[in-house]
Amino acid sequence: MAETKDIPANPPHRQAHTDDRYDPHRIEEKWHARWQADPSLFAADPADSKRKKYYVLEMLPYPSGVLHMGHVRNYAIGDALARYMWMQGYNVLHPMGWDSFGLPAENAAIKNKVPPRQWTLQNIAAMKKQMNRMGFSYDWSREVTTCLPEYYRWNQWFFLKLYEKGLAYRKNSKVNWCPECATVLANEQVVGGNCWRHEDTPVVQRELEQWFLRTTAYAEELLHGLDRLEGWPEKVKTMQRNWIGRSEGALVEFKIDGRVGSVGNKVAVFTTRIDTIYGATSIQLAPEHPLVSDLIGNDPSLHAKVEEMLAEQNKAKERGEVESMEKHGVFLERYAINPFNGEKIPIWVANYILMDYGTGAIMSVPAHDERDYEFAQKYGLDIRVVILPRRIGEPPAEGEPEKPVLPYTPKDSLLINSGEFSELSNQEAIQKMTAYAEQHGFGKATVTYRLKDWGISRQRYWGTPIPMVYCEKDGVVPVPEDRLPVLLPDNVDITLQGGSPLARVPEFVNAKCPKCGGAARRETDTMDTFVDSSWYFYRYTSPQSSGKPFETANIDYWFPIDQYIGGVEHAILHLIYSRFWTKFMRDLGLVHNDEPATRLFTQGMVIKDGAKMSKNKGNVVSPDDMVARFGADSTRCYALFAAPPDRDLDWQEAGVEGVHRFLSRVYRFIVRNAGAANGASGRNGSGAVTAEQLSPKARQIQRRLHQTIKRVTDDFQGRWHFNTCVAAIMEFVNELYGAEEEISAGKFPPQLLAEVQRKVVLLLEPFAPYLASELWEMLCEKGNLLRQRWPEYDAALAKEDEIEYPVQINGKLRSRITVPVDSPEDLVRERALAEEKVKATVEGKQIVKVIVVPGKLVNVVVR
RNA sequence: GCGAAAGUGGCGGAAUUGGCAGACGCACCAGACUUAGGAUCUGGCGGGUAAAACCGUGGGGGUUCGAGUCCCCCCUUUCGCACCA
Repeated sequence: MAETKDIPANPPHRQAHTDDRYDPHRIEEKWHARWQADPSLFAADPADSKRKKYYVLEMLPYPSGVLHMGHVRNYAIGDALARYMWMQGYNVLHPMGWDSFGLPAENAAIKNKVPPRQWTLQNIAAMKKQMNRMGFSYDWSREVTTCLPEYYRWNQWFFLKLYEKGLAYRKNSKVNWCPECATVLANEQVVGGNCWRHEDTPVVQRELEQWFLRTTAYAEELLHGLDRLEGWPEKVKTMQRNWIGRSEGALVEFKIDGRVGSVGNKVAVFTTRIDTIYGATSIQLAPEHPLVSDLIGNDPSLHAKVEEMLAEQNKAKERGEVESMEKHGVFLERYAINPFNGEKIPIWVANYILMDYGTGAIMSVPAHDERDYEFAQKYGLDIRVVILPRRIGEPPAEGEPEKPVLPYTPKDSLLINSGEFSELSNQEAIQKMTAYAEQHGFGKATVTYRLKDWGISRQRYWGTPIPMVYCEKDGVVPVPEDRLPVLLPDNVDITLQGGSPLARVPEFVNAKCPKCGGAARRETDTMDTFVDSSWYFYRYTSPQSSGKPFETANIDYWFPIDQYIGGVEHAILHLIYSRFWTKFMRDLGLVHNDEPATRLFTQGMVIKDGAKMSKNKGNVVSPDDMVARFGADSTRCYALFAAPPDRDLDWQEAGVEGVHRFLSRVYRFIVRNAGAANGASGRNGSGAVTAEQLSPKARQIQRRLHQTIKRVTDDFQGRWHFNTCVAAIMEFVNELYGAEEEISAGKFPPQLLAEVQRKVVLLLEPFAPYLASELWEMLCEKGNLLRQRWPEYDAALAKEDEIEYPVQINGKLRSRITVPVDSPEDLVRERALAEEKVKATVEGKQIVKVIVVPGKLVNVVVR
C-alpha cells in the first residue's frame, strides 16, 4: 500500500475519458474522404519507373451487388501485402476490376425488368463503394470492367488471332442445357447433374454447333510449366495435372473379322498396358462409337439392346448416378483379330467405355484390369493371366500366394504366355511390343490427355459477341480487325426464351459479308465469361491503351504477377485458361513471360457455425453490418487475426469485438502519450539516449519493441501468418500498458516514447490503415504512410541481457535458472546442478549426463 | 475406391529447425474504479490435488536425454478426383 502514494490515485490509463474513446466512424470517415479526394495515394508509378516493382493481384469479383465476407478476407490479405510492399520501397501495382459479363445479370433482368447493363453498372458502383469504405488501397485509375466495349473488343481481337492461328474452330458438341432456364449452362453451373438455380431440374445434353479454343495444343506445356511454378500450392498443381491427365500408351488396331461396313474394317484401341495384350479376351466399344451401328447391321434385337443401354445411361446421367452404375454390356456377335497372336476375340458394347477418352474403344484384359475383371466375371468372358510377379517355377516370396490374386495389375512383374515377349519385364515389353506394332503397321506409341478443347460459345445475351459472320457464298468469315468491336446491342428482349437472344435482333443478325459484301448472318452466340478473366490482369498495366490490348513494354516491366490471391475454387478453370492465354499471347509476341503469376495463394473459406455462409443456411454476416458496428479496421483486422490465411476462418462476432478492444487500447495509449513524445525527435531511432541510460523498464520496452518488429516482419514475409503478426503487436501493446505508470510519471525519455509510438503505428498500417493514419497525424507526422519505410529491427537493441533456462530432470521440468545471455555451456551446467531443487531431486542418484542446449534448456539425465 | 490436408483447453488459434504445450484473442471467474457498467484497469483461467505428485496435443505402438513435431498401424473430419483403359 505504501508505494501507491507515488502513483496518482487515478492514473490516466485507469480512467475513462470521453475524449479518448476510439471512434472508428469518425476516424474512418475523415480518412475515407481524404483518400477519395487524392487517388494518387494508391497509384503505382508508371512502368518506366526505375524502382523495383511488385504486382499484387486479387481475383476480380463478379459484381453481384454485395461484398461478402469471403471477398473481404481475400482483399484484406491482398491489401495488407500491398501496403507492406509499398513500405518496403517497392513500386506496387494493386488494381481491381469487374468480371461483369454473365448469366446473373440476365436472370436479374428477367426477374426485375432491369437491363443487364444497368443492373451490372449499379452493382459495380455499390461494391466499389463498399470496397472503398473498407479502405482497400486500389489504384482505381486502372480499373477494368469486362462488359465495356473498350475491354471486350480485345476479346474479339484475340478471337480473330486465335482463328488465324487455327486455335479457334467450330464443331458440333454436346452442351449442358437447363430446360427451366431455357439456356445453356457452364459446367460449373451444373451441380450434381442439376441446374444451380433449379436444384430439382436435371441438366440435359444438347448437341449444338459451337466454337472451341484449342487448349489441347498447349497441353504438354501447361503440364510441364507447373513444375517451374514453385510459388503455387501443391494442391492446385496436382489438380491441374489431374485435369490435364497426360497418359502415355499405344494405339493398336484390331482387324474386324467378316463383312466390312462403311466406317472401316479396323477398330483402334488406346492402351497404357500393351504388355498385357496377349491377355485381351474381348474388345469393348463405347455405346456412341461410330462402329457400333455398322457392326449391328440389320439385327433388330441387338439394335434394341444398344438403344436401351444408351437410354439407361442418359437417365443415370440426369440423376448424377453415372459413377455408381452397374457395368452392363451387349455382345455384338462379331469378332476382332488380335494382331499379336491372330486370335479372334468377341466385340462388345459396354456402358463403362467413355467415347470422349482415347478412341472410345478398349481391349479388355480381365486378368489385369479391375474394370475388365468385373465385367468379364459378370458375363463369363475368358480371363487369361499373362503377367506374374516372378518366373514360372520360382517359389513365392514369404506371405505371397501361389497364384496372383486377380485382377493382378502391378507394372513391375514378368510376362508369360506372350509368345516371343514372354519372360520380359513389363517395362521392356511395353517398349518392344510398341516397336513391334509400329514395324508391322498396326500400332504406334501415343499420348492421350483428359484435357479437352474449351467450348466458349454461350447461347446467352450478356457476353462478348463472337466476331464471325456466315455468308452463303463465302462460308464462315471473320469480322475484319478494323471493324471491331462488334457491339453488343442494348434493349434486347431477353425474356424471350429458347435460343440465343441475339438471334432475335434483326439489326444485329443481318450483316454484310466482309468478303463479298452480300447478305450474311452474324454469329449470335457470345463468349464464355472465362474468356474475359483469362487476360484482364494484363489490361491493368495499360488501361487506356486503345490501339492494342496493352503495351508490351508495360507488360515487360510489371509481369509476371508477383502474388496472385484468390479462392481455390478457381484452381482449374480460370487458372488453366489464363495460363493458356498467356502462352498464346507469348507466341504472338505480345508478352515475353511464359506464365501469368509466379506465386499463387489460395485463402480459406469464411464459415460461420461450422458451415459456409449462405442465404439458405441464414448464417451470412454482412461486411456492412460489421463496419457499422465495429468499423472497417476492426473488421479487416479480425479477418486476418482469427486464423492463418490458408485455413478456413470461423467468423465469431465476439472475436471482432476483441480486435476492436485492441485497436481501442492502441488508440488510447497514443492519445494519452502523444503529447509527451511530440517535440522529441524519435524519428531517427532512439535519439541521444543510449540503452545504458534507460531505466530497466524502459530498456525492456525498447527491447520488446525490436523483438516485436522482428516477429511481425518474419511472420509477414516469411510465412504469411498475419494472425501471429497481429498477436505480436497485441503483446507489445499489453507490455506498454504495463509500463504506463512509469511513462506517465515521466520516467521514459521522450525520444524512446516517440520511437515506440511511431513504430507501432507503422507496424499497424497493413492491418488497420485508417487508425494508423489517424495516429500518424496525431504524432505530428506528415505524408502518405505508404511511402514511409517499414521499421527495421535492431538486433543489438533486441538482445536480452539474461536468459532463463528451464531445467529438466529426465525430461520433466523441475526448476529454472537465470544466467547472463551467451553464458558458456559449462557455466549453465554448473548453475543448473547447483540449483536447490535439482540437488534435492538428484540426491542419491547417478547423473548419467547433462544436456545443455544453448539458448533452450538443460536436461539432467539420472538413474 | 484413389489422392491431399487436417485433428491441440469451453471456443478461434500459438508453439518456424525435435527442446518450458496452450502465445494472442474470445468466453468465464475474482478484484479495482464507480451513482451505474454490456465502459475501463488489474489478476486468474487444460485436467487433477488442500498443496504436491501425477495426467494431458484423435487412438495404439516405436525412435530419442527429450515428441504436438520424426517412424509404423488405426480412427475421424474436410477438400479434390472418381469407370481416364
